[in-house]
Amino acid sequence: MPESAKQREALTRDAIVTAAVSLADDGGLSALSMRNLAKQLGYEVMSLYNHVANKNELLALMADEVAAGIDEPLDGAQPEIDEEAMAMIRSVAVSARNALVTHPWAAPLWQRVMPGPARIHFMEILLRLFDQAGLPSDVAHYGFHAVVNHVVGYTLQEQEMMSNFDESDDLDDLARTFLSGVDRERFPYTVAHVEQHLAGDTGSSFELVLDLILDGLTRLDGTRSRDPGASMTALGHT
Amino acid sequence: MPESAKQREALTRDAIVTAAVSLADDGGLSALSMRNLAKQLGYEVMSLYNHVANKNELLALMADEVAAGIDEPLDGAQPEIDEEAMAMIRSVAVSARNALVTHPWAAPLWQRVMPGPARIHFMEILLRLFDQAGLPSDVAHYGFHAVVNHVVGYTLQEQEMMSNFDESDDLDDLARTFLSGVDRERFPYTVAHVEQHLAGDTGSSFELVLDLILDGLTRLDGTRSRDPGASMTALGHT
DNA sequence: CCGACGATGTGTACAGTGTACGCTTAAGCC
DNA sequence: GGCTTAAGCGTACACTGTACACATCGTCGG
Repeated sequence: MPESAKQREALTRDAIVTAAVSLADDGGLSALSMRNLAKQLGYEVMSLYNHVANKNELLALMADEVAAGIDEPLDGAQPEIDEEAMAMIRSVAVSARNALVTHPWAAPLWQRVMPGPARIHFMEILLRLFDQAGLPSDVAHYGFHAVVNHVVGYTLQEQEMMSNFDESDDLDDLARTFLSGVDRERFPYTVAHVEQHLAGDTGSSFELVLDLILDGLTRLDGTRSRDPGASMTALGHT
Repeated sequence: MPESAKQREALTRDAIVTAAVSLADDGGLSALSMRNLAKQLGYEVMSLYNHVANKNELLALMADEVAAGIDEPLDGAQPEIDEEAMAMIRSVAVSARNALVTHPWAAPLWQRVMPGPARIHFMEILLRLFDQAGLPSDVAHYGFHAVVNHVVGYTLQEQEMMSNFDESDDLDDLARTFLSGVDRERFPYTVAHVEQHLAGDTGSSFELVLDLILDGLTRLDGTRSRDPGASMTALGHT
């Protein structure tokens, strides 16, 4: 076999991951099958398994590849005041969000596979910033969860809507399809809500809610609520 | 064939959905195949397709079944003050969270399938409450998103961790496995964070973050803000 | 030089998935 | 009886991940 004539690249772990990412970028995760991937690379299916244990490991590597694309806030910078730390947290969150938006298939993966080195690095940066922001450690702990959850969850909801729903690639068409099936008499608020989306005057609620969370966290610093069960006190009365 | 002798129930849409739910409750979504489901019901695979268009429709029906399990806050009750409305929002959110916890497979579905009648009903209730809480309409709009996203996203992250990760069914074992692969020198904060989880002193951060969000929303209402909280402008938010 | 060896590529095969298609059987109605 | 319509079912197809055996290679010790 004159395989030397073939101009295919060497089959390495990195080449496989890169091809898988680009294959998922257009076509979504469902377009990524091992056979498909092998064909794209010019090899046969089982050759992939010499460099990747199984598809799950490949998916984990892909997720970490996305995590590696998150920008860090000025590498060695030490925030001097708490507000600076919070601002850096914000920028990291926005950057992570951007990474997930660029690769719509990544958000589902993010919560399904074990974090790789790049994502652990990202966690470390965020956790350190929370510590440097001067928050009490328990607030920092679930503040981290709140921010990460918002970044992943918000993007997930947004993207899965667009990509996984039936045939339409357009979000507006989708919303209209949804509206046409809803009883406008019985569900006026729902109809109004979706129409607000269609009107487009609800831009990036992502950053608004992010600020809401961050703002709430800094506020909890001073007036820390103690009993987690009866947290209605956090709503302001009593 | 003496199929009359078989004591199987009539094959109806509801029976199929119910069986599918219980099949997914133990064993997870991966245990739900059409063949499996048919066997459970005592029928053959293709018979299911007389009552359900395809597996996707079945999944949508299952998701809506879960949505139907969300409690409403005292059916006809009209909140008289804004704080009451917020409290009702909170209770609906907690109830929705409980429904998702009871059926761990539901959270992933929730964002993947079109909302059915029960979930639309749930959306309507929540949106009406946001309106009754006296929030400005834009705040109500993304407040709704913030709450729903938190409920689904938080549960999703929690559940997918437990169910989809490798072999261990125990979350502690999982965390320990994770820790053993992390460089404690390079990632001290990450290690500390996970160990906080292992120590178990981070109980239900779900409700804490929920209150954080709800509290932030009421504070954003200009008419009732009593605090010149300048932290948001300090964060550089335009 | 030569045989052994380990890494890599590949062909075949298997169990599993969703579901299209056509046949059979039963129920209701004229 | 004859017809229509719905429901159950058997077979078949395309597709998935991957286990396993085998072929081909470059390298190294003798």
